[in-house]
Amino acid sequence: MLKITRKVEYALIAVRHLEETSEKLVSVNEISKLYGIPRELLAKTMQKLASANIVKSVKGPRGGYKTTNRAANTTLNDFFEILEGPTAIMDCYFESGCDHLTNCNIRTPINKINNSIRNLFDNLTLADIS
Amino acid sequence: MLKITRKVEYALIAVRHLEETSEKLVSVNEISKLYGIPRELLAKTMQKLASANIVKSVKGPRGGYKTTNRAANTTLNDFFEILEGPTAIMDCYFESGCDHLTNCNIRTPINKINNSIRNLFDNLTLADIS
DNA sequence: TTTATATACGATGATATTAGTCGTATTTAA
DNA sequence: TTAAATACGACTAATATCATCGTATATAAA
Repeated sequence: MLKITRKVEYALIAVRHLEETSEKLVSVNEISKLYGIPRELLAKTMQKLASANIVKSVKGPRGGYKTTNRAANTTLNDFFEILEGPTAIMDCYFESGCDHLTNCNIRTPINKINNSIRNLFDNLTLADIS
Repeated sequence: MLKITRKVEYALIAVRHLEETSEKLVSVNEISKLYGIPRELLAKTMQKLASANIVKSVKGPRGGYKTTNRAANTTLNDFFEILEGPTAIMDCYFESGCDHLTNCNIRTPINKINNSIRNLFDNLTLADIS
């Protein structure tokens, strides 16, 4: 419960590695070997980060990824959302149709918990947790 | 990602219902019908809350559950832990042996995120989110 | 110009977690 | 004595996550 996914884990590892190696391009292959991460999964993860401009990709031999200057200031909320979509402790927070309950008495609690988490992750950047 | 489980959802519903009905005993059967919750699953959930003294159980006909005076002051951390065990965004936070990575560069970030969430849920009681 | 290396992306299969059910025992009010 | 309720463990089903595969595209270097 309340776990992050491997995709997020791998993304964190990769971004931190890229931050450490600064301007140098690093390939998915290299990162996956170094940290023991499945290559294809990391590849797709990096592609999401690339399309969100957290990292920049360069194709071809000697290609790879490096972080953009947006990376460090990215909030955890944005980071999570890029990789996994909107974050909420329950799906009903975003979906309109609640098929399960005829009679819901936890809307307020759920909203309060969600807002607290959202507020927390909106105020934490990748730089903050490094 | 970062979802709560049905067990926690059902427990929240039940505890809130019991708080509303105050001192009266309410059976699992009644709650499960009222909110459309699987009876057996709710039953097991209530048993966990009972053994943690969040609710008090009374067996036999006309029996059921009511909240104890501890209920309202229970933190979300405790509530979650009673139902699902220790809460952390990654298993490695509790397990010693990290089989996956030969080379971990996210221990600090993971710890910071965990501590933030723990701090959040330690300072939110069931009463706070009502 | 060819080849090898790298990203890009969708489809599919495997695994793990969560959700739900079932059976049986025990308690107790009526 | 019976029926209604909790208690609890074992089992099955459903879902979500994790991982792999295949193919396309770009490009540096030989």
